[in-house]
Amino acid sequence: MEILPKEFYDRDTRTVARELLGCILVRVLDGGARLAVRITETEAYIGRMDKACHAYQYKRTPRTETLFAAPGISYIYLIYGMYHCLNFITERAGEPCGVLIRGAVPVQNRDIIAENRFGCKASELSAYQRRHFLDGPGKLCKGLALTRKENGLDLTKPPLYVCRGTSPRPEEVQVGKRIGVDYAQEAADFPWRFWFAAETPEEDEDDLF
DNA sequence: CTTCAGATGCTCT
DNA sequence: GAGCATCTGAAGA
Repeated sequence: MEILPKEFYDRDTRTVARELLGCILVRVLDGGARLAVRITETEAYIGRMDKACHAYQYKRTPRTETLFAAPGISYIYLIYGMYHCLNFITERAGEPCGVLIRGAVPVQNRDIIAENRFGCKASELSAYQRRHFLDGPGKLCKGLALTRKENGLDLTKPPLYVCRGTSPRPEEVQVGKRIGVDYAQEAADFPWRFWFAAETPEEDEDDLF
């Protein structure tokens, strides 16, 4: 399946965020196992004008340095002392922009993802756990074993890459305010969150990624 | 279903 | 020292 090229990310961040819906995020573990999820929820962050962005007005600190990197790089940071958030860098190098990956559903190696996330096999999950498998940025990183060690990776090759997937139909896509940025004044109301409803499959899909 | 408190450590002032 | 792009379990309705 086609890996999204660098050029995919070198566009308006909101466009990238919307088009990432349905795409397949692949995480290759050190042991070689390939975990794959379908992206269902994203948010855009645009530093030059967005008070919710870590690099608002091009603010450069050790943490935000990755946001200034080339499009198609991972940006992963620690939040609330115990969770991680995964972003993809967008727009040309020097523009501190990215897309936060807020949610996904597992499509491959569900047992390993379930082990990372809940400490048990996928078949042992409750209906509630299955419904909330990876529906949050911290949950996604936990399930895919992503930490700051994976910050700054090239998203066009292993161990972390993204493939074109089946996009939701336009009428399935929901748009709204971003989550958890109430402090950001006018930017708190920017409709830069995109998502669609996707059922968690009962079984792994075919090994195409 | 809902609200709510607590966890926990890094980042920047 | 304050705040944070979050999550969980417990308790209530």
